[in-house]
This record gives sequence, structure tokens and C-alpha cells, in this order.
Amino acid sequence: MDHYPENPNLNPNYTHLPECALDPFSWDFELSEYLNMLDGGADQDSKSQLQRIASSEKIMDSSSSAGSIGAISRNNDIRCKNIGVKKSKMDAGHRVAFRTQSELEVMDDGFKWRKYGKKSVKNSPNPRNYYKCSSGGCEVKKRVERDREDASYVITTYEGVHNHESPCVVYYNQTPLMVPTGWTLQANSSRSSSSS
DNA sequence: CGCTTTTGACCCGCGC
DNA sequence: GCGCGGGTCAAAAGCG
Repeated sequence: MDHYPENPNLNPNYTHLPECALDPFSWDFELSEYLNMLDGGADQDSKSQLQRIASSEKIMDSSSSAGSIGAISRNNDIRCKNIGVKKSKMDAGHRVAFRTQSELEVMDDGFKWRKYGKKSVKNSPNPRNYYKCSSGGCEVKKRVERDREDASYVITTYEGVHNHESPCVVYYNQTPLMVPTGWTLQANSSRSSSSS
């Protein structure tokens, strides 16, 4: 896997995310709060994009009411942010699931993941991928699958709590405007609306 | 050479 | 007890 690029300032579309947004398991602020934050500093594109995504269905396995923003994805063609829901209970089954509109299934949330399994699921034409945090000693798992009803959505489920900081956060602490050169956060207007 | 991905096999829980 | 479905393991292959 490649890592975190050097030229944050080259990307005009990048919206600066708060530190906590880089760590899915420390999200505990309301979505609306975050939107307000964007209101204050972010460019219009990112904001509207976020709102659009925010309107997509959130999936959760707990009754937590705290909506929050997830990490940024990246790739040549990446164009989404994640919406997450924090589960307030911090037990062994600490789990967060959210649906993201993205062409890409694997989104870089700042952690390093190692794929350890792939399974086709009963009610979906799409396989489900299983990832583990590749940081030594960290047992966090992640499950990624495409929404069976709308393949333009990706359902990501995190399970567990990282026992370490995101390398992304570490980097961020050193370089406030960090963003990989390849990142382009733009309105996902060009997504191949296979809305049949 | 070390790390990641792939993929079939294996395991386990659950419903019948 | 058996079959099914979901989750994990681990060997082999691939890649930088």
C-alpha cells in the first residue's frame, strides 16, 4: 500500500477534517455540528457533497443517535466522504456500520488494513470482504460489501476499537493540511447512475 | 524478502 | 443431527 503524500496544499477540493474525523472510533459529534463547521471554513463543493451524502441512509446496529462524519477516501477517482454512526457502548462488540456512496469499495480511513477473507453473501450478488487492522496487536476488523439494492453504495462495518492512533492522525499532527496528492474530493456527479 | 491478496477449506452458531 | 450461512484460517501466489 502506498502512503501519505506530501502536498496537501495542492488539492483545492480537500476539506480539512477535524482530527477526530480521522479516527472513526472517536467520532462523537453530531453530523449537523460538522456541517456547521464546514459552513465556517469549507468550500461550497465539499459542503454540498457532504450534505448529499448525509442524506443517504445511515446504517447502524445500535440505537445511538449520534451521527458523525467519517474519514476521507482517496484514489484517482475517489469522491466521497463517509457518514458514520458511533455506537456509544464500548464493549467487545463495538461496531459501526455505515453506507457510503462510492465507486470504490476500499476506502482509506487512515488505518492500514489487511484483507483476510472474502465471502459471497446469501442475499447479495456482491461478495463481502473482510479486513483486519494490520497494526500489530490491533484486532479491529472491517467488513466491506456493496449494497445489494444499489451497487453504487458501499456498506462498511467496523468492529472493535483501535488500540493505537491512526497513522493518518499522526501525520496530521505534523502537517495540518495533509492530503494525499491523489485525493480529489469533488461532487460525485459523474457516478454511473445505474439507477435502474 | 517481507508483506498483502487470493481462495478454498474449515469452524461455528442457528434453525429446522 | 443435519444443512446452511457467515466468519476465519492458512497456504500459495503476487508484488514492490
